[in-house]
Amino acid sequence: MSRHQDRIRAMDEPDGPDGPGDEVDRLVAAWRRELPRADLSPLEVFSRVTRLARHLDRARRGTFAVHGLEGWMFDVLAALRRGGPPYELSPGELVARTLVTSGTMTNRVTRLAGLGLVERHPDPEDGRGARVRLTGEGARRAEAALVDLAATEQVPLEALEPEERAVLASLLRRLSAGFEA
Amino acid sequence: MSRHQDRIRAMDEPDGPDGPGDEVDRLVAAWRRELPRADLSPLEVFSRVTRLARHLDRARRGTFAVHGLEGWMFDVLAALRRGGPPYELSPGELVARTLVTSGTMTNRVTRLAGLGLVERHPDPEDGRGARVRLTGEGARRAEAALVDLAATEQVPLEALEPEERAVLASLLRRLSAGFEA
DNA sequence: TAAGATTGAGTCATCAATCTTT
DNA sequence: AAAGATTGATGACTCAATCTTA
Repeated sequence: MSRHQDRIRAMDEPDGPDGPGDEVDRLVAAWRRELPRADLSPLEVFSRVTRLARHLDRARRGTFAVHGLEGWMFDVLAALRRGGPPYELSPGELVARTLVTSGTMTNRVTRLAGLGLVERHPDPEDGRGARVRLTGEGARRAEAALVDLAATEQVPLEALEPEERAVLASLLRRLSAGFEA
Repeated sequence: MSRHQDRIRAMDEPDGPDGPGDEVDRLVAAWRRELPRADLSPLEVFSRVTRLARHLDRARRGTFAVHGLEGWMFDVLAALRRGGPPYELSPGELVARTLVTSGTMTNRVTRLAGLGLVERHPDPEDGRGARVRLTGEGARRAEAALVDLAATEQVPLEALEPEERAVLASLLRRLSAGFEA
């Protein structure tokens, strides 16, 4: 067992300095008991990222529902809205911003168009392409949902001091760089 | 716009001290241009968590495939394996460890049983309950996949110093506490 | 009545193949 | 050929309703 692994968290303390252990502490402790030879330090970070993302998804569901949206709708509408006027992107650009496949985006746009939140137009400059444009209603909902989301997520964030939030954001940015490169 | 929001990241620097901006930097900058009155600091943290989780999912897919597994299979098999002998849990306990619904777990267990990786037995002590037990093959695959996963994820983690990893794990633990409580 | 688990309907995702235009 | 978008087949998830035993 490596030195820095011990630094991550001393496993013989029942409760660390951060309070009672979370589910990942229990998960890592269990694996360490079963497979003592493996270096499990990545789990301390990455399992927490995955689990936290799951929790965030659940929490966001309620926020979006207030505005008549689901998560996948918000992803698309928000990308169009924050792009600014004329609130219009190609399906390919939307794919790049949302980490889904092109087939998924085609379906999303079709369903959003059926709801009157976007319009699909042919690209006048390229016969192969399409343009997806936000409607007024789509723009209103995207804005309202974003403002609500940011306000709602302040609450869990208050567990950290402002300086700690900055450190966390910075560390996450550097980790993400390895994947987005 | 609050003071600490500026501390999170000065948006007038094209590149921060952490290197070139990531997709979340661009996302937040765009929203800040469109809706200057909103406090968007939660996005700096939570959008990165969500996006990083997506990247991790993709990366893990390849690792699991080497061992003939998919992510959802690993979640179940790993929970059973790390529990130790007799490598057996109820569907309800599996649900609590994997953040999915009970209906999802029923399906997962059925499919894993069809593959010979788990066995489903009635609970001898409670006629309503069931017990899900890992087979030898299920245990072997779960172990091998975990060891491979931990080794593979060392690579992206090397973007951070050991002390930074500990700080990151600690901050994430405190954030998670707000959701798991 | 409640707890534990299962079922079925409906939704949304991915993947590979295809169509059209460049 | 290659780029952009769409289609259809398949897979997995959620939700609400249901079944069985406590």
